[in-house]
Amino acid sequence: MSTAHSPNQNHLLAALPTAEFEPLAAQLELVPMPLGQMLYEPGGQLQHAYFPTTCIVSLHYVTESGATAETAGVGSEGVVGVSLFMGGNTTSSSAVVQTAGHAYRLEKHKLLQEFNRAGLLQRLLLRYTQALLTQMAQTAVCNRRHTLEQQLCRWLLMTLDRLPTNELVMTQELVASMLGVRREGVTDAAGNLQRAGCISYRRGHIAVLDRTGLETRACECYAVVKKEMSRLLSDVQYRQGI
Amino acid sequence: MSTAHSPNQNHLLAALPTAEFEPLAAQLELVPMPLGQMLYEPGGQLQHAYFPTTCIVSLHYVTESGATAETAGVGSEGVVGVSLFMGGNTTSSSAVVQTAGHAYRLEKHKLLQEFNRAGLLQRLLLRYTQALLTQMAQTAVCNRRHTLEQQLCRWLLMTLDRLPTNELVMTQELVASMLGVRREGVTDAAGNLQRAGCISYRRGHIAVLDRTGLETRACECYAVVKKEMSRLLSDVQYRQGI
DNA sequence: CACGCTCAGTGCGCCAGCGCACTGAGCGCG
DNA sequence: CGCGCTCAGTGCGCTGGCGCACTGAGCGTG
Repeated sequence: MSTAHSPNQNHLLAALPTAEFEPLAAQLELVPMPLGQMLYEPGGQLQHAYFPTTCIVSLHYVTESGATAETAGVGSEGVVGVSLFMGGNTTSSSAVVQTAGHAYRLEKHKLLQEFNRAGLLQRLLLRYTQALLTQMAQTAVCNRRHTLEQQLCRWLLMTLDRLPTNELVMTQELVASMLGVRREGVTDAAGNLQRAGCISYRRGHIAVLDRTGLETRACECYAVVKKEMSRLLSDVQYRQGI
Repeated sequence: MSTAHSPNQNHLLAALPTAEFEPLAAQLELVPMPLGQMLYEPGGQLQHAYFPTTCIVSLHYVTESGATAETAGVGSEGVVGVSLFMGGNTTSSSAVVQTAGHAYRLEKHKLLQEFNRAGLLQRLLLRYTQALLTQMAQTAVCNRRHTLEQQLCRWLLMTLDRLPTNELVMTQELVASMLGVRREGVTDAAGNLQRAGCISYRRGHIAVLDRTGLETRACECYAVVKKEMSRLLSDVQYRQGI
C-alpha cells in the first residue's frame, strides 16, 4: 500500500493549470477519511470542501422514518460540498465516507476566494456540479424503473470506477443502505451475480471477476452517467497525467 | 384571462436589481409555451434559457425502453437550461411543457455574457441550481421510498404552488407519465383522494379542494423541497413585489 | 483455540404496483 | 344533436421487493 499522497490524485485539482493550482496548494490539507465518517449532516453549516483522492463519499438522504437512499457518490473525479460555492452553504442531505481513504480538504473561504476569480477552477467546479445533477437525475429514474439487480450492477460498476482495485470492502448491509433496499434483496441479487461468475463474495469483500458481465446486466444508467461525466470534463487539460 | 405579461412574473428575473435587469430586458423574448412542446431533447444543443412566467416545464428522462420519469419541475421560480451556464450546454434529459403558458427566453450568448459579470444574476442562477439539485435528490429518494399516493400528493402540491389557480388541466395519463407510474395507479390513488374530499376530478381537470389534506397525505419530500427553495432564495431583494 | 459477534443465506407470507383487457362516461366536433 | 374519440374506472392474475424470523458460516479477540 503506497503512502505517497498528492492532490493530483483528485482529477479536479489535477486539471488546474499551475498558475491556478499554486495558490491553492498550500491551503490543501490532507485528511484521512475513515469508513462511516459523516462529513456533513442535513442543515449543518459546511466549513470545508473535500477533494477525495482514494476515498469514496456517498451523498444520501435519511427519511423521517430512518430509511436511507443514496442520491450520488463522489470519488476522485469530484468534490464534496458543492453547496459552498453554489451559495446554499448546506443541503438537506448527508455525506458519509463509504470507502475509507484520503481526501484533501479546503477551507470554505479559500475555496470561495479562488472560485470567485472566475478562472478554470470555477469552470471545473460548475461542470462537475452539472455532472452531479445528471447523476442524481439518473438515480431518480433508476429507482423508479429498474430492478434491484440492475441497480446493484450499476452501483458496483460506479464504485469500481472510483477504486484502483477490483475488490471492494463492503458488507451487503452497507450496499443495501446505499441502494435503499433490504439487505436480503442484495443477498439475492448478489447471489445471482456470483452464480453467473460476475463477482465473488467473501464476508465483507466483493471481488469483481467479470466487468463486462456486469455491464451487460446493468441498466443504461451506468453508461449514461459515465458518458456525461467524461463529456463534461473531457476538454480540460491535465497538468500531469492521471 | 389577463394578457399582461412581464418578466417580473418570473421570480429570478424579478429579483434582479434594476442595474442588472436593464441590460437584460431588451434581450428577453416573450414566447408562448404550448402543452407538450419539447424545449430540448437529450444531447441537443441548447440555444436559449427559458424563464417561465405562467407555464410549467417538466424535466424528465426517457429510458431505452421508452418509459419516462420526471426528475424535476420548473415554474416561475426557476429557469430551464441550467446546463448553459453550468458549462455542459446539454443534458441527457428532456424538457417538455407540462402546463401551457408563457416564458421569457434569453439567447445563450446573452445569458453567458451576463452570467460572467459575476453579479447577482450569477448568484441567483447558482442558488437556483442548488435548489434544483435538492429537488432531483428528493425525487430519487421519493421514488425509492414512498407510495404512489404520497408521491401524487407531493406532485399535486408542487404543481399547485406553480399555478395561480387551484385547478390543473391535466389528464391522469399525463400525471402517470410524470410520476413514472401506470395510469391505473394514478386513477386508484386519485380516487382515494377524491373520496377523502381532497380533490375533485373532471375529465382532464383536477381541482384541489383541501390543500391541508394533501399536505397531510404527502410525504416529507414536498416540505423539504419547498423549504430548501425558499431558504436559498429568501435573502434576495425583489425589485418589485411578486 | 474456542467463544462470540458480525455477516450472509434462506424461507414464508404479504402487498404495492404492473400488465392487460375491457367498460362506461364526458366532451368536442361535424 | 348525436357520433366518435379520448379519458377514467374496474377486475384479475402476476411479480418484485418487503418484513420478519431464523440458521449457519467466517473472522477477530482474548
